[in-house]
Order: sequence, then C-alpha cells, then structure tokens
Amino acid sequence: MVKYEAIAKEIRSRITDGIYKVESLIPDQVTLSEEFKVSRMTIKKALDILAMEGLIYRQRGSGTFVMKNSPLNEKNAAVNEYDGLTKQMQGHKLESKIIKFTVEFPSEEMMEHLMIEKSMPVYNLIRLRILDGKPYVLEHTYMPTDLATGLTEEIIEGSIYKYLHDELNIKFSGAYRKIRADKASKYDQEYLICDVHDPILEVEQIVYLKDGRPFEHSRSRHRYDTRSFTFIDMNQKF
Amino acid sequence: MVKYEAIAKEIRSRITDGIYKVESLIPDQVTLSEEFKVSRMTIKKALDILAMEGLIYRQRGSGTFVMKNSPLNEKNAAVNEYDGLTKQMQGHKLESKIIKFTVEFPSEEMMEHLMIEKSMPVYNLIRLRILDGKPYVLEHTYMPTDLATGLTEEIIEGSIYKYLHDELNIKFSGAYRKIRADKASKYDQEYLICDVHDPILEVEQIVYLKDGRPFEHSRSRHRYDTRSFTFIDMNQKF
DNA sequence: AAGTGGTCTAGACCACACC
DNA sequence: GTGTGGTCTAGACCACTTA
Repeated sequence: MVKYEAIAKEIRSRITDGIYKVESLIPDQVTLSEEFKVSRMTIKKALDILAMEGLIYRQRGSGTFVMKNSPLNEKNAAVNEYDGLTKQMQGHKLESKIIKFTVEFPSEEMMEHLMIEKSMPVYNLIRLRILDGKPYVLEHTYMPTDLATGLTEEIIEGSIYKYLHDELNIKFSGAYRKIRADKASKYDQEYLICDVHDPILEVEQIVYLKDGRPFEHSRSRHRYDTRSFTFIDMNQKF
Repeated sequence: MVKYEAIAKEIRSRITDGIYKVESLIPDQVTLSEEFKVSRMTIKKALDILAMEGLIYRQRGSGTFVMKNSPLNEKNAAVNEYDGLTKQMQGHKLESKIIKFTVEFPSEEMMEHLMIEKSMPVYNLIRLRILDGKPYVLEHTYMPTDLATGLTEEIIEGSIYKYLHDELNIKFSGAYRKIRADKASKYDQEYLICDVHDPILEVEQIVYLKDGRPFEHSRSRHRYDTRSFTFIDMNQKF
C-alpha cells in the first residue's frame, strides 16, 4: 500500500475510534508530516481521501475539522454496484433463478449502448435474484460475447462478476447509471411477486472496461419497498 | 482559476473538439508539461480531473487514452442537486408555487436528521416547482431557522439557494441522498397532476454546510415520466 | 503578524507495458 | 532497455482566518 493510503487509513481509524473527536481540529499538516515522517504533500493527499469520504472538512487559515456525520458512520452501501450483487450481499443468502439465457444479434439500441457491430453476438440474460428467500431484483443483461466469453448456465447461477474477475481477469473502470421509477410490467408482477399498481425502481447501467469499451448493459428492476439507493456527494465546488 | 483547472479545461475542449481523438493516445505528461510550461505534477492533477469525469483513461507504462464515451458527451445533469433547481434549469421557465410555509418545532425524526434540539424552530416548506408550465417536482423541505435566517415568501417564490449564497454567504460541503420509488400520495396526485397508480420517484436529501452541520432535509417527489437520475462512477478500485 | 491549508516546482524513484 | 504514469520529496509562494 502506498504511503498516503496507509496514512489515510490510520487517520480514519483515529476518527472512528474517537481519538480525533467530532467537530474538533485535528493536528495541522506540518505536524502530521513530522509525525508520519513524510512530506506535507503526502499528508495532504491522505486528507484528500478523507475529505472525499466526508469525514473531515478543511478550511484555509483555520485548520482541519472532523465532520459531524450522521449518515457517514453508517455502513453506506453507496451506489457502487458494478462489482456485482454477490459481493455486496455477503452474509445474506443470495440465489439466482435463470429466466432466460440466449445468444442473439444485437438490436439497434444495444449496438449503440455496447458500441458493437450488428455481427457481434450478445448474451441476453434475464435473472431473478432472490435474497434470503424473497424476490429482490429482476436483471435484464446484455453482454458482447467477445468480452464475456465462455458463460455457462452454471456460472450465471452464481456470481458472474467473480467469474469475470477470477477467470477472465477482466477489470472495470466504472459505470454509467440511470435511476428511474416505472410501472410494473407483467414480467415484474410475475417474478417480483408484486401488484399491478406497485411502482418499480429501475437502474439502467452500462459498465465499462478499463480501456473504455462498454462491457454490459443491464436494467435491474426492483420492488419499490425493498430497495433504495443512497449516496454521498462531498466537496463539490459551489 | 488555478493552473491545473485551466489546463483541464483546455484538454477537455481538445477532446470534445476532436483534436484528441476517441480511443487514441494523448501526449504524455512530460510533453504536456513542456507545452503548458508547468511541472509534471500540475499536468497530472489536471488529468486527474478528466479521469474522474470519465473522459480519459490512464495506463501505467502505456499512456493516456481518450475514452470511448457514449453517455459522457451528453450533457449529463448528474446528481449534483444541492445548488438548487434554478441554477440547473437555466434556459427553462421555472416557477414555484408555495403550498405551505410555516415555522414549527421539529419532530423527533427532524431533530435527528438536522441534529438540532427540540427548542430550535424549523421552517417547513412545501413548494411545487413548475417547469415550462408543467408540474415538475413537489418539494417538502425543512431548514433550521438559525441557519436559514430571514426567509420570506418572496424569497422562496424564487431561488432559495441564490438567497442563501448571495445574501447569507452560506457555503455547502455536500449532501447525502437517497433515491426510491413510491406510490403517489393524495398530495402527489393533486399537485403533480398524476394518476393514483402512477409511480413517484422520490429523492430524500440532507445538505451539509462546510462545517458539517446539516442545513436542509428535503423530500423531492417527481412524476415517474419526467425525471430520472444519471451519474457516472469512474476510477473505482476493484 | 502568525498560522493554516492550497498550489506549484524540479527532480527523484518506482511499477508497469512494450519492444 | 525505454518510455509511460504513480508516488514522494523539500521547499517555495499564495490565500485565507484569526488574533
């Protein structure tokens, strides 16, 4: 681990352990650089991380404070979802029911989303994810066959992302997401076991590889009463 | 403007103008530092910004590429909302209809969200925002009276955030948000002019001041067919 | 005036990819 | 080996707050 990450980790635990108390000043950057025997730039980089996490707040001329933080101390499962549900839901029983698993040529829309030619086949996958025995989310996923090669029913019954990571050594750079509310389709009603008039929370997602190629397009449809998305925006310019 | 911001801006326009073409290498950091006559650290800081925006991707040993970007070139009104709707919706006609504007003692829930005592009065404000003549969002807002002092009907008919910024010189550090789908309440139906069975997209938001104090709690309820939230997560660790 | 955090420099070394 | 980006340094200057 690099120095600034290690220092950020140490200071973070001092905050959560109460050594640096809420709403009080922490030592200034020069003092910290002497304590950790690093340059001030390195200390600043460590503090940048904590500021992005919303743990501290810095004011030119005054110093660095520990933030009052109501939502931050909670385990905030922020909207970082492209590492898959399996990883997020550790400690829960997560099952997958495969509803559809085919290979087909892409639609116009999918050609655009995945930036592929008509001739590149895509996996078309519909999975119902069941959390602790209850229907949780219905996922409609498209992946180009040249990037997610060798998918089998066995793999997609478990964790696709584990397979991609461990077997194909695929790395992601990030994702584009769109969240909206929608009416329940017949599909939603059947598999999520919800009423015609129950709202659905849909997350449309395009995941990108490190080189910028789109790797997956999916629409995840959630029951309105089992899922919400929380996140934190800190340190934006005003 | 500081150097690295100016350089980021220049490189950003070279990308959007097609001078640096998609999927191709851009000049290396040393070359750029010579061109802009700055140190390499400053170039790196400029590139950090563009990487966070998802415009470029850097690979150790290889260089810096322009990302293939479908959603990124679009005007992505990301989820940075605490600077108010007025600022975001420039070019559109935005009206506000005040439905409720009172001062009251906080509920247990609001005491917790805003981290205030029972004795600190809060503004309770309900506004319907009307975009280009159509009902757009119904906002339920609570603000402590000691932080948002001097609110009047006149102010809240326009831009509250402009008042806070220009008159009270208040600065924000960020916000906590939760997005969910919900059924339409009687209120929603009446003011957003929607059907009993239309889903609602609700954004719950707590905005924080620079010193970490909670400044506003709001629930913004949107028609499901007029609003979605898009955002980009880039450069996460995997 | 003193002390704080923010920026910037010039240079060094390292990790990694490619040849 | 060469070239790339990532980290780190020691020091400088600036912007800002507080006294």
